[in-house]
Amino acid sequence: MAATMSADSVERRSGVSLWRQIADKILHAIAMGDFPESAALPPEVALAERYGVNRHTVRSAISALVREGVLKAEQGRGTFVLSRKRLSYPIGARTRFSTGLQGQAVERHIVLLVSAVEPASERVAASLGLTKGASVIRLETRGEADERPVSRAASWFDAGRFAGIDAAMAATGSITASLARFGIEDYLRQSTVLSARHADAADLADLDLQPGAIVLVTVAVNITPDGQPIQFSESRFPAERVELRLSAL
Amino acid sequence: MAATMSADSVERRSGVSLWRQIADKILHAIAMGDFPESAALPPEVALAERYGVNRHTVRSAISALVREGVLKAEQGRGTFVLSRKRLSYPIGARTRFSTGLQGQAVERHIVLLVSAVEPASERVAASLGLTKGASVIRLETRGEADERPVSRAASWFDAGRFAGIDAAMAATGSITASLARFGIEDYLRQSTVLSARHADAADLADLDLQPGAIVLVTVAVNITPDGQPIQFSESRFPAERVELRLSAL
DNA sequence: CAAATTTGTCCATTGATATAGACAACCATA
DNA sequence: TATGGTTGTCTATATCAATGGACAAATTTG
Repeated sequence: MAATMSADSVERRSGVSLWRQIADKILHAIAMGDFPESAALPPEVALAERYGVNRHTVRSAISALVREGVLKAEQGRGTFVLSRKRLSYPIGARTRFSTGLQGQAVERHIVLLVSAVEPASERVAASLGLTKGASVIRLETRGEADERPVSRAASWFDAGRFAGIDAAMAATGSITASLARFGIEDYLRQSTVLSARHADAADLADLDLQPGAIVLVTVAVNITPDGQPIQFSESRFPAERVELRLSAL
Repeated sequence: MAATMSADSVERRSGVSLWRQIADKILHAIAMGDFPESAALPPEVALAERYGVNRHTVRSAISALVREGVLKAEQGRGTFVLSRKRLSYPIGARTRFSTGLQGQAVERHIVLLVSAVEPASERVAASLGLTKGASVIRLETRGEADERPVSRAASWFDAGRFAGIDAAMAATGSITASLARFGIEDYLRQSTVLSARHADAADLADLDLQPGAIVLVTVAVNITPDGQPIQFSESRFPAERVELRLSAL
């Protein structure tokens, strides 16, 4: 269907430069398996013909992907695919980080980047069943798989009920384990809202992206089995490295 | 949280032009409710300052959104928000088009654009439990809400079992109703895989988008309650007009 | 070694993007 | 009606994006 859907055409005067569009298409083709793993890409002239642009434009796209660590160019030999296909990140009633990526990545972990206590915004308060301005703990984390960032999340917890969860998170490296210390044996995904946008400056730094990249954004609430909201979170995923698989519970 | 997350900065030499980035930000701000519904946007000079660019650059972004029908500019008065917030499209075990948008849009329907009988690709065959090359029916549809396209989907069905479903679809304007004619009283969403990318030429035409827009892409399989796969589909949603809400699965 | 293939670099030209400033046109209101 | 605020238009300039062509440098193949 990749064949039936994606016309190998390109939009001019679109506000998105041709080299960025072609970089997108190459990434997509790699993810779809059109360009065999760790083999050579078609030569630049062939790609230029395929996409209907000048060879120099293809070179701009390739050099962006080389900077990004996806491709490696060798003079006289060709250009080679380094990175693997997109990770498929599962989302469902029991969404957790590490369990979902089993078998897709050798190494995976969460890093706690920032923790802070702050007054709840209206949105956070409403989701957690608190009053606006109530004290909440914000944890900012980055998920990594095989040394590459695959998610960046901010999570909010009731500071009264979960005082010290930042330390627990730092110690365990796991939200699930941290919640267990507060007697939360199980929790469920109540709601998830999903959108996509261009990466902003923060995304570029947090997820090690090239400008112009696209991020998937999820806003979610986790609850205990008896319905108490315990966690509100906003996560960002680089669309070029991650797809979301909506799993049945 | 919109406040804590999105730095109002902008990326230069990114492959995405500044006016396109700012158009994205304005759309996002409208969706987040930062700019009150059907009220005036901040004046151009204020927006230029806010995003750190020239007034003319803001004007380019605004004129793109005016062409798109999101904004209306009136000389001497201001620039006004026309379109409502993003639709929230539900996805879950019982994903259907019309039921999910109740209350959000006054008018909603599906239009059948193309129907064809063709040999199954490997991907379609695997999903439907057929052999590659088996005869399948492809239906291409557009979902519309309040006169605006909100989805574009291609669906494949076993041509043997569902011969004539194209006519049923044309007559009823509903996948659910069409399947009912073949004795399918109920069906479930087995799997959904979600990704995002820049709109290509086909997306621009199908969904009435401006170049540079982002589309959410879902690939899904529907099954009968007893586990038979009946429908394979790929859908595209304009990220600026639609968000996906993952309902209880 | 010679030829073919492929990536790397340079020059020149064109059009799109972004900035800067000035002023006209239009609207609301004091 | 006069003033201030806002969008619309124009000119000019600098930089980025894209094309076209030519050739160098490195590798593989015959």
